[in-house]
Amino acid sequence: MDNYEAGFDSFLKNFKEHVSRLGFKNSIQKDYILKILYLSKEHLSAEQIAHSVKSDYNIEVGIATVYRTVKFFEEMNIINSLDVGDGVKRYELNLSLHHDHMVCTNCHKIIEFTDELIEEQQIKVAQSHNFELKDHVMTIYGLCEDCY
Amino acid sequence: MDNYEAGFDSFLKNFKEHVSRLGFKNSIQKDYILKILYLSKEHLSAEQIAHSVKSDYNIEVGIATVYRTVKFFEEMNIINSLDVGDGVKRYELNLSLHHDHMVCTNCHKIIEFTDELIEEQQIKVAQSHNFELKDHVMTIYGLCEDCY
DNA sequence: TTTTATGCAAACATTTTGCAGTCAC
DNA sequence: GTGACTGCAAAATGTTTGCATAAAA
Repeated sequence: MDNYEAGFDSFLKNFKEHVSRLGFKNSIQKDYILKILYLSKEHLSAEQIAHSVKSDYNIEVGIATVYRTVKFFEEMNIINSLDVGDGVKRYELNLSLHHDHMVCTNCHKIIEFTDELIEEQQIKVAQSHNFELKDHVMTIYGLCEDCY
Repeated sequence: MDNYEAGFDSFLKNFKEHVSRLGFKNSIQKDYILKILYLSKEHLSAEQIAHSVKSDYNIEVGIATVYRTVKFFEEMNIINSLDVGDGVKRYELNLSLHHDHMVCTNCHKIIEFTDELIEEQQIKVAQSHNFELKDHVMTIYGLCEDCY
């Protein structure tokens, strides 16, 4: 087991305690959905999550459970959902610092980036409109270098 | 007729000529869908567009036609679609300068804004990743001053 | 035991498509 | 007249819900 996977184990342990403390119940399904999201660090749709849990760990998870679980995780504030514009929601863990996305309109690759200046400026813009910023999404559409 | 509506007439005339030149055909439906989007300057769903065309001009437009027409307009590059996160796409004319949105997570109000610094910085970020920027969407979520 | 979670299937909402008829050019 | 457009209804897609069963605490 490498460090990264070890990192997941302690993350999972903490999270499960948190779930218990709030009076919810843990389950294998939650564990593996979380693990897929943690290890893939990708932006996965509900369908992709269900498929990965099955193919990587041979655990069947109903699609309804995936939807209920990602909704639960969103309420727990540990994942974000992302809409690339194709009508399918994708989910990712929000462990890391906030980041934004560039989506290639040709190959649909997703590139993550962070930019301090943009982050700061967003805060200023929100303030100037008396708007209490809670979250934001910024997506740049275009062609990646491979598709250029 | 006020200036703004007069502005629409010349815009519509130009657009219809453009459509003809490209070998597509004009129709009352296209005209009125465009008019609703132009005059409302709002972010309307397909359903809302169909409803407005009917209530404002007493013209029936099938929902399928609305979807086909907004797709056509998107390909003509005169409208943008916007996803507020509720699974319903909304559309707006992109005549004006690019602008971004703040969405109130409580009352769902949409506030438009522009920020030069953010616009410029996006271009720089794209360049630094060898990404050819074509468009972008930035949405800030939070509470507006009324809901604060 | 009690309560929450799961899986299935049915329901739902939005969007897309096939087709026959209509309209623009 | 030809080809694109429309409206309808059916289909497809993505997501949610009801209910009986299973599992967690």
